[in-house]
Amino acid sequence: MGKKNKDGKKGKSGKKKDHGDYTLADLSLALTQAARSMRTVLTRNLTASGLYAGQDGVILALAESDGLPAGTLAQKLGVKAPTMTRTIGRMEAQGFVERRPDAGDARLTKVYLTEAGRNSVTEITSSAAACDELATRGFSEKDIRSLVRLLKAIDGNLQAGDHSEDDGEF
Amino acid sequence: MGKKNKDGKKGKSGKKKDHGDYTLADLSLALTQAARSMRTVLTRNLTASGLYAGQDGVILALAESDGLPAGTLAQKLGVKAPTMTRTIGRMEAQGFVERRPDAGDARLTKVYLTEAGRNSVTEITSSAAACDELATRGFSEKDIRSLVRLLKAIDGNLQAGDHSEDDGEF
DNA sequence: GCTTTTAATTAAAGTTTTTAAATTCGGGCA
DNA sequence: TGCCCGAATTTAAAAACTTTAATTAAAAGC
Repeated sequence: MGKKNKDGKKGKSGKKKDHGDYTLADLSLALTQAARSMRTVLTRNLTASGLYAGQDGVILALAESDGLPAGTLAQKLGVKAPTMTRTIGRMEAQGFVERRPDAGDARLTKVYLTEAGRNSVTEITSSAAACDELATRGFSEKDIRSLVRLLKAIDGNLQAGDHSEDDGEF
Repeated sequence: MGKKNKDGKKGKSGKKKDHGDYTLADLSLALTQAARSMRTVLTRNLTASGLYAGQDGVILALAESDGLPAGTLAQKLGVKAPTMTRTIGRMEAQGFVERRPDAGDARLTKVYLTEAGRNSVTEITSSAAACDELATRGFSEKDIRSLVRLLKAIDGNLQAGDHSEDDGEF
């Protein structure tokens, strides 16, 4: 662990941040912390709508394309099927979504927004927007585009590596 | 990429900036997804060490400055005190850390790394490094520095806004 | 028609998180 | 000295999110 940082920053000199000093080693921590803070704020914003963080993604996905099967939702949101089942179950109990079997393929359970669900879209969008704006206070347009681009790239890299751990092609 | 626009957006009122690429609206989702993927991969990498994601931060914090009080750890990691208590409890049961009352102030419970805890530091560091490298595959140095800088800024913005929502002074 | 694969759910197990209440100790004040 | 308040931790209670493994139901294939 000697490779921490070239200049021991033990000297806790207040909140002085040497600018370009960040290294790769700071990434996972920074990402984790940022995401946690984001979730905390988003949760509080969403509480007013009666939603929990994590459910917003489902609503937004359905708002864009209603009637998705549970499996597709799980894949889109990056969670496993049972997780999605639980989430949908909770949201159904809360009255935001509704399950209906597919007419063509009875194995499929499609998920639809209810009236309440559709109404919540606006609130979610603005909650997320408020959160995003707070988070990016002082950012330039370029910063934001760059950030989102990099985050998506990270997600892609990680998911690719996640599936093909010992599958060394590509 | 721009999967968003097929039919004009919700026509919401307020600040709308339709940019070609990613917009602010993609941020919370992108951040959430990236963080989730990161945690998934990190969890798997860490499992070999017998740790769970979330515990790594405690170990690293102690590696940098052993014997921190529980409250300080909670603050550093961005969680509430009871959460830290549980985490520390689990980690103590797993043998990674040890609680010892402070000699001077008996109200303080200081947390120390055990031998096993110290040994795990290397593994954690390399797990995180592997994860970071996978995540940033194809990134330039500049990308990484920029990313970490922006993530830290986000965290700062969110925490600042979180505390001073209606209570603006320090 | 029987077998395999796909989709969703249920079961079982753990972690993380929060708020509110309870405990313990240190220090100030009468 | 003794009492009460404040700080730090822990306990308690409550929820949510995850995952893997096993189960059920139904479509597809042989």
